[in-house]
Amino acid sequence: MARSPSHEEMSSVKKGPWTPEEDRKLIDYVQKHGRGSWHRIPKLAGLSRCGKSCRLRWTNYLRPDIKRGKFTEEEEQLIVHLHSLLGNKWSSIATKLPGRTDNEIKNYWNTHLRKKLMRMGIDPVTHRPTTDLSLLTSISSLLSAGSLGYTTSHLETALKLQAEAAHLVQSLIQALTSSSTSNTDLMNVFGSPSHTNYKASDGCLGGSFNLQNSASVIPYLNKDSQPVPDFSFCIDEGGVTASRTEEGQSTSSLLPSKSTPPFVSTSSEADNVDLLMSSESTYANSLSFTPFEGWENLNLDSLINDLGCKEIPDQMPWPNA
DNA sequence: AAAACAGGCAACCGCGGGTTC
DNA sequence: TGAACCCGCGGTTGCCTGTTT
Repeated sequence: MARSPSHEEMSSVKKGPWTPEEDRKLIDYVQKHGRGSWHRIPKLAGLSRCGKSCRLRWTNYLRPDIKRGKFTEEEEQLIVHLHSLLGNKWSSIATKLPGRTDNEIKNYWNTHLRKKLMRMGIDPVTHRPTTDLSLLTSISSLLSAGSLGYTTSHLETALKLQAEAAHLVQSLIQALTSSSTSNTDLMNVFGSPSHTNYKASDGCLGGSFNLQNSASVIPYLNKDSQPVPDFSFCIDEGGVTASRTEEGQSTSSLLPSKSTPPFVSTSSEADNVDLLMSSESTYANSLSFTPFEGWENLNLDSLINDLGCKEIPDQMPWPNA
């Protein structure tokens, strides 16, 4: 039940920044007597503060186990992930970051992480892409066509369909990221350090895109995000070009662009953070986003084969997750 | 050099839930 | 039973500092 501050509280309490002397008094008192009742601490400790202010000062600043300094990558990942599940439950989030206070996490979210997500085209409230997904509805036919196992005579069609898909993924990724965004950032946003969550089963699409490359060339990358020589998709004003280069000679096919990819979330709300953080359900594998789900049927390796490659590098295809 | 602006963060405020009397 | 008390949470404010004009 809400309670208005008493007249005494209103008239005598000091507000504003704490002085070192006040800090010392509060620390001395708590160290000698423990926390006890915050309501009584100001009087007993000789402070002209309300109990609430003392509690806040202690829990957010003076507590001995407070961790100072910049948030680590791991902490950032965890905050984003937990926020996607819990929303603005800062105290709950703080319980999973030892030494960090809810206030600190809240401030960090509001000043850094929220803006970072927005720059990447992610709605910081819903953790969904802000891209107009209504445009992304007619890809299923594209995908199914891409998974039918085209014969050589169907190469051009398959090439068009799948490179078109690549184009659309590229567009999507560009919507999700700024030019300064790294693969890691994207993975963080999607909640998992594992690229298996958004790779195509044959290893070409998904987390392997070089997101730091804001140009419209999509390299063909292996699971270690290393570009595989000779293969790329190039997006320019004229459309999509799938290319293979061998011994200085380039084989290319110019493709039109028109379709749309699916961008699927299988998000499910977690009941509580402990379940999510349990060993049986680590935050890595409790990932709620599988944004490239549905792309798994794409078989760009066979496409590359069709372009004339006889030897796919050892790293490919990726092992199944 | 100084004013204006922007970002970061500590602290405050109002509210709601739980407990006590 | 309900008023008073206490605590904690999330949202907001305002100060401080660094940067830009």
